[in-house]
Amino acid sequence: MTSADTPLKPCHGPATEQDAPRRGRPRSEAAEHAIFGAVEKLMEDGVGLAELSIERIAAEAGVGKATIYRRWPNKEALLVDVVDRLEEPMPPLAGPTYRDDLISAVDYMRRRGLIKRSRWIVKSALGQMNSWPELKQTYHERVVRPRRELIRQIVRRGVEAGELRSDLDVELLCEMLIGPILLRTVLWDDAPLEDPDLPRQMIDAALDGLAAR
Amino acid sequence: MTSADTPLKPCHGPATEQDAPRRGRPRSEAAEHAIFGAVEKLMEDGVGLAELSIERIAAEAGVGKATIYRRWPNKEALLVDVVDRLEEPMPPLAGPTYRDDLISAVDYMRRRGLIKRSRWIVKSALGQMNSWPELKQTYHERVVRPRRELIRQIVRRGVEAGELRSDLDVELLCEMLIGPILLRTVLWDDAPLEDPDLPRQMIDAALDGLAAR
DNA sequence: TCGATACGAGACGGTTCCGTATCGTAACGG
DNA sequence: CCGTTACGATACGGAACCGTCTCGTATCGA
Repeated sequence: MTSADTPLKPCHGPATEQDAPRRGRPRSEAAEHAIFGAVEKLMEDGVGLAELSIERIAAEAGVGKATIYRRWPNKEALLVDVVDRLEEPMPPLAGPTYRDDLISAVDYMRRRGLIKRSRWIVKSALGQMNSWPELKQTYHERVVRPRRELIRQIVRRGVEAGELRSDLDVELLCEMLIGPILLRTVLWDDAPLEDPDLPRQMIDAALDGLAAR
Repeated sequence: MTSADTPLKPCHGPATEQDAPRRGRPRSEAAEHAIFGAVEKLMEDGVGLAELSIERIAAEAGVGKATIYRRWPNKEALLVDVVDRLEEPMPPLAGPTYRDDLISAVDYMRRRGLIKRSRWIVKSALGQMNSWPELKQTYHERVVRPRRELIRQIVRRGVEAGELRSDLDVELLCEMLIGPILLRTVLWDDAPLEDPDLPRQMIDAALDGLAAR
């Protein structure tokens, strides 16, 4: 027993500076930046989740493996933190009408879809959903659920205001409104997302219907 | 050089019986069934693509590794064949109107989405798209492209008949029509697909619009 | 019957990665 | 100055898997 005497804290997550002030050399914040940066660079280079090993991350970051293991117990925990870190909060919805809110919410998803890191996480998370429950849960809680909740809230506002059809299930309404943009984001990597007017087109088309008058 | 004398055919794909009739013991068709069956069972058990090793497939199939390597040069080729094999042809479209065709096409996707193997492939393929070009290409050619083409064809028919809006991009029309069903299939694993009336609801909602009158 | 090939099983060397431990050095508190 | 902790680097044992090869056996054509 060599390491049982040195009570390494099980320190989940990157260095949280609270706690009792450490005595020796403090954790290097630069190392942490380098680690996160390395993961993001590898993701942007199209490295698959399977090829994303701790050793490769350490090499890319110019960091010793121990520096990673000092912060996270394993690859899984690191990636959960990466997912957690990359998601920015939803934009505030201040539109005068529910339609403006819908458009800005869809535009938020469009802009997220333009970020390669973001797409990488979606796709990788999907493939690991069944065999990696913790990533699934983190992804759902941090990404999927807030978006669904936001849309649901806007839709409910529209229904209550009598401007959205009340004969349709709210869930169905939500899916009809955000399905197309997510389709472009996740499934069709060649589909264009650059047009800033795309969300307006989509929402108006969904609201007005696709049938000719 | 021991194996250079025995000219093993590079035999890509599972045993194609054409060719010159082999001389020795023929390939066991049962072994092939067992191999495909094992892959499909593992997929249904939620085993991730990364955990899907040749050794595990062989063990699950009750088959020697050599029996697999005799048919495919590596795991990649095997999985490409699995993807190729699992996709059934699109249903014939004989509906009297473009709306019927739309509904039946969407219903086809709904029924595919109920099959766990099918969902597994979608999700796994998505995560490997960047780092595994051959799987990406096979998946696109065998799954994505036919479906897009089918929808595009129906939509074009509707536009030409003057029943679908002609002021919208055809691509956008397609995405609006199939986005919701794909969203349920790929992203929300808890979303219900069982209702056989779902495609009709979706298509009619998309055609009529979501705005209250 | 005999040569050829396939079969299941598994040994084999090689590779990659895991997570730990150990260097010598560097940065903090007392 | 000294004890403590982190740093980058790297060695280590163990595990999993790759793709090849070799068993003894089974099944075909000639």
